[in-house]
Amino acid sequence: MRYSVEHKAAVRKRILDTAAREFRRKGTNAVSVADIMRDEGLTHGGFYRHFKGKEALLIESVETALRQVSDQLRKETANLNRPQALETLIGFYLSEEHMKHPERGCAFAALGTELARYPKRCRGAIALALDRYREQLLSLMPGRTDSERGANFEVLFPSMAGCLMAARAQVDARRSSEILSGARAFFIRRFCAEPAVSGQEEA
Amino acid sequence: MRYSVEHKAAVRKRILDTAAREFRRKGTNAVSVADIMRDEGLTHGGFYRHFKGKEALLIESVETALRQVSDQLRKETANLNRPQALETLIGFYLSEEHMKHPERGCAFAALGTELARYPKRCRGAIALALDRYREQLLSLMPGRTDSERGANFEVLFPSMAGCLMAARAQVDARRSSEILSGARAFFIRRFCAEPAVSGQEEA
DNA sequence: TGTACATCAGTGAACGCGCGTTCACTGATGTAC
DNA sequence: TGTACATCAGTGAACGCGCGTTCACTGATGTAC
Repeated sequence: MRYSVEHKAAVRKRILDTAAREFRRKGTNAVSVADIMRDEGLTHGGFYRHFKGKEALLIESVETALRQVSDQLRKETANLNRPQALETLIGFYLSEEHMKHPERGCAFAALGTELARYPKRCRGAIALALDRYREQLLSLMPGRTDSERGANFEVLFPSMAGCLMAARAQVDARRSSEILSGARAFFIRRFCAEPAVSGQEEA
Repeated sequence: MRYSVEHKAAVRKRILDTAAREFRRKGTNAVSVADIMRDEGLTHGGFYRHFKGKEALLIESVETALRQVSDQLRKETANLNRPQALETLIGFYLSEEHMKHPERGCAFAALGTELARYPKRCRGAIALALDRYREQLLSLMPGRTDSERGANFEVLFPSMAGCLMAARAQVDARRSSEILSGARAFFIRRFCAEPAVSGQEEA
């Protein structure tokens, strides 16, 4: 072999990291296989030694991106107790930083509407990756059972993703910030102060 | 003139309606100018007698789509009192029907992540269209002042759009329905039962 | 009223371009002997 | 130890394709006289 096994694995990882970043930054259509390889100082032909095609790369990129973000969110909240952790998580997800840097952020908030339109064979893998994402963050959700925490996740995360998307769609920076801070206040109040899914706190 | 002024206006409107529908269905990249014209029984060349280019069409399509949806939502809630109207609106927005038919639904929920990446010259016009959308639906929002109602809109709508996007990304129909019904219950409880933005109900 | 002309929505070939993918090839290194 | 060969990551020309846009042209109808 010309290159060692470790070399190949390392190149593959770099391609994946670049793809995960660029897809989130520019969308999956605006980034070509050649663009990604050029970013690594390689040419497009070699790409097919690492991935079956662009579609396979996209699926792995989404998996990679979601893993990176759930790892980061877990790390940021690792030493905090439950309510603090959730408040911190919401603060991070709905931060100016996250709004300005989709390339390092949640893949669902960056690519959601186009992922929803991919053919079923892709969406299956993507849905699994989203399930793992939820699994990783489940312990940070409010609720007494996994089922309650799961239900909370599935309202909170899509909702926050929608608000982030709205903030990013704005042209006026002040409007973007208002959307973010309004959403932060809302979700912190609704998910940190009291259980969100079950209904018994309404007298 | 070969064709009457009314003819031209009618063709333009049909192009716009088709574009608004197909963009929402397939995304803006997956629909070509030729596709849209073919749908009208026309050829691609004539397109440029009606629009400056695809980008201009996209902007007008988003405006058209948002207007159609706000008109429909206003119509559906026209004869209802405030809390009923809001509950109905949330029920419509987070319905199975809306999930299954992005082509007739909210353009922000269908195209949000790609709209957020368009060049600024587009996003300006799109942001204005989103402002008009909000304006049209403001009276249905909870709150005592327009500012409160506006703040509620800017949490509620992006959040619902995110949940719709999540439901559409799922492959399993039951999971999609659960996401929708969970979101419906949450938003109805949080926005219909009590003021959502101001904080004084927390004793 | 009839005739000549202007208008312009719509046609379809052509443009340059970038895409995803394929493939014959290169050449450094591991392996077999 | 040296030599011949196999491996395969990476190269870059080439493929077919579809895109947005341009443009010379058509031809039905409105307008001027």
